[in-house]
Amino acid sequence: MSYKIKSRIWIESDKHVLLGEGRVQLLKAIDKTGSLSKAAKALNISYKKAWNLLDSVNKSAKKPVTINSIGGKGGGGAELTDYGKSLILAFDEINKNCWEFLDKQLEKIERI
Amino acid sequence: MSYKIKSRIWIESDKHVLLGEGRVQLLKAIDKTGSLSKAAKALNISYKKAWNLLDSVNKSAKKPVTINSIGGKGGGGAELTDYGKSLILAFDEINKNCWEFLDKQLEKIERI
DNA sequence: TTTCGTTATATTTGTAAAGACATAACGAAA
DNA sequence: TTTCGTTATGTCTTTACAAATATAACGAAA
Repeated sequence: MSYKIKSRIWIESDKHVLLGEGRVQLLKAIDKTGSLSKAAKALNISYKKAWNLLDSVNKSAKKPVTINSIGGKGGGGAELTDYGKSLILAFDEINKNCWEFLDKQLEKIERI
Repeated sequence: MSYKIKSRIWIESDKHVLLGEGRVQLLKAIDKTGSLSKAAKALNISYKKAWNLLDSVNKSAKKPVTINSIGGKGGGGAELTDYGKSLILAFDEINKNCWEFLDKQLEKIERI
């Protein structure tokens, strides 16, 4: 049969997107590199796009997801808060569970 | 807390989208009205957009989802095959189950 | 064989999102 | 107080996608 069920999940807060796959990817890259600009380069997106995404995340979240610092010798940087780290862990787990759930549902299509 | 988990699911066949929410909505409107042009009007989308969607659906599906007829007194029309009707029923059920599943997962976010 | 409301298809136009580019602001360390 | 690599922000350009417009093809019934 070879039909496949695909899905996208995201978390909203007050009608605004808090987390989706792209945002989680960005947060992981920030965690790995220690800065927003390096994360943008790693993901091959413009700094501006990355900044807009991160700004949107922090504006939608109930608590700060990253701590951003400007200036200083190295120029500053960005790092995830414990809250941010917990969020991406939870998102990943839910996403994985969703895939498994949908895989099981596929047989309903295959029976047709 | 008021975070919400949202989702979009779709069925692919060989890398092409077969069914998503918009396509299911269109197929339902065809079933109700008996024609593609009437369905497009009901959904307030252009006939061309509707035709492209339906064409894509029928090209991706293993068996015809609609039977389209040109010409004749009334001008022809379109109607769902039994296969098409079964597909949208299955899609709706899976989608509903997915929502319920994700609602349960939400507590993992709220615990943070 | 004319009429009619469809399906089918091409072409042009408009618009919103993405991308490119430029630059100001910052502040710890040297 | 100068330097440096960041964060922060504005503006212009491009591009992809949606929308609008136009028209051909069809064929059963009158």
